[in-house]
Amino acid sequence: MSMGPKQAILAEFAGVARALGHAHRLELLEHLGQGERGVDALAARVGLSLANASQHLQQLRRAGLVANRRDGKFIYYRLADDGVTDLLTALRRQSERNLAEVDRIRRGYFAERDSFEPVSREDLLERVASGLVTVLDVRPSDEFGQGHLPGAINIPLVELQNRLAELDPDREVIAYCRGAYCVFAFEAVAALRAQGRKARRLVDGFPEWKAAGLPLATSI
Amino acid sequence: MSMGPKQAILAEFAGVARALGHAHRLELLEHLGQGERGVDALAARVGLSLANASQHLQQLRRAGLVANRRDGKFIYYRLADDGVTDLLTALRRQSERNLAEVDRIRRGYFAERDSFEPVSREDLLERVASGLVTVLDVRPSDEFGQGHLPGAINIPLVELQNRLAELDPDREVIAYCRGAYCVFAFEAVAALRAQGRKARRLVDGFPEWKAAGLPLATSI
DNA sequence: TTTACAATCAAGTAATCTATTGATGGAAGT
DNA sequence: ACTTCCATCAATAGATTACTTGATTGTAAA
Repeated sequence: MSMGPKQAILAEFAGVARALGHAHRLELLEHLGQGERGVDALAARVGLSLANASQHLQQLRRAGLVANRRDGKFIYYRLADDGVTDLLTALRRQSERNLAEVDRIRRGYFAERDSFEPVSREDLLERVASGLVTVLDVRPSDEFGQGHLPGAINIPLVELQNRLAELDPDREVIAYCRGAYCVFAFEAVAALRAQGRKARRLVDGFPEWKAAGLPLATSI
Repeated sequence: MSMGPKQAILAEFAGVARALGHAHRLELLEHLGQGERGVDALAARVGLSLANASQHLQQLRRAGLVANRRDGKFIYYRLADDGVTDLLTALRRQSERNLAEVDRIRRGYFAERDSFEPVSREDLLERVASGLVTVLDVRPSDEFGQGHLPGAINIPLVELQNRLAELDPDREVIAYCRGAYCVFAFEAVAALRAQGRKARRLVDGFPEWKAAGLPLATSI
């Protein structure tokens, strides 16, 4: 079948879209949005066999969505650029708009944990500037170390109960984690409210913040 | 395999991405970006059998990307909302960034036809306001009738040679058509330059203009 | 060189997707 | 009621994709 120029270009676009067309690959991309990762670590986090994860990652690489480098025995993958996060955000926006299914799932699992409105990135910047809030990163420490919001303190969710003393009880907490559907931030807000603290959730997570070109901090 | 909430949501997103993962469906969406169309008309334009086009359209509908309505014997499809165009634009951006292949194809077919920079939407608005340019829509008349840029005149590409008299020779022409990869605008600019006219091309096309929320005109 | 380990490759099976064909449903006109 | 036409549905064969298993490559350390 001979294709015209437009068909050939559209076929390329379709290839990129198909690379996004699998839940495992989207989850891999979400993790890569936090920073560079080895294949083994990714496979473990997403719950895939090593070979399977490797093949999914190569599919993403062929589509130009991720890049990799070798360091000794290990091969580290990363997002090709911030535009990938933008594309993922656009996909999420459109999907949410039209799929009642997404809403149903969200309500089922997240209802009652989110009675207050999430905080936008702009709101967060304002509140930080006015010094009224504590920004709390509840991701695992290694992800925090690779990059986080400026001024954020890191208490991984599992340690939150034991480290409440580190949070000033008079300041509202704004929690964030990996992205709009990362459960950690929901759980953290619920836990803090159960302690009588004021707590809200950033509307999305670290990758979106980074892609928006807002300032970052690292601690490695 | 039992899935957590995040996996279920990601599976929905992946479904939307997969709906974009076929060149024929992307081409259908491009045509729908011009306005409402019947199944038969779409099938003819994209070069698909009726049954095949119908099934692709239903896949797009299941993904929430298009909607349809019945009018007598005919069923008309349309984009679900302007967000779809935004998602397509995001897909195009990311794909272009990373796929050298796209560039290679573009150069092969479009080189030498595009020696001057295309005009951005903002530039076009400024130039129209200053009254210095003629905006030329080279799409077929029915597409023009369903919506076009304000002040644009419509001369379908095939009629351009015979209707040159309608264009003021002292004003620069800015041509546009269906989108960034629609050949009509390239061809029109080439034809006009061959006549010694000043002509440039809008950077993308009608759907992107509409999705950007810029003013529109209709003539039906 | 040998060993160990990270990651990829290769092959096979099961599942899914595409396009064609012919049949069915739904609406308008005769 | 009958016919016509638009569109969808149903069934099929062929192609593509996903995941597993076991072998292979590349690098570092013993």
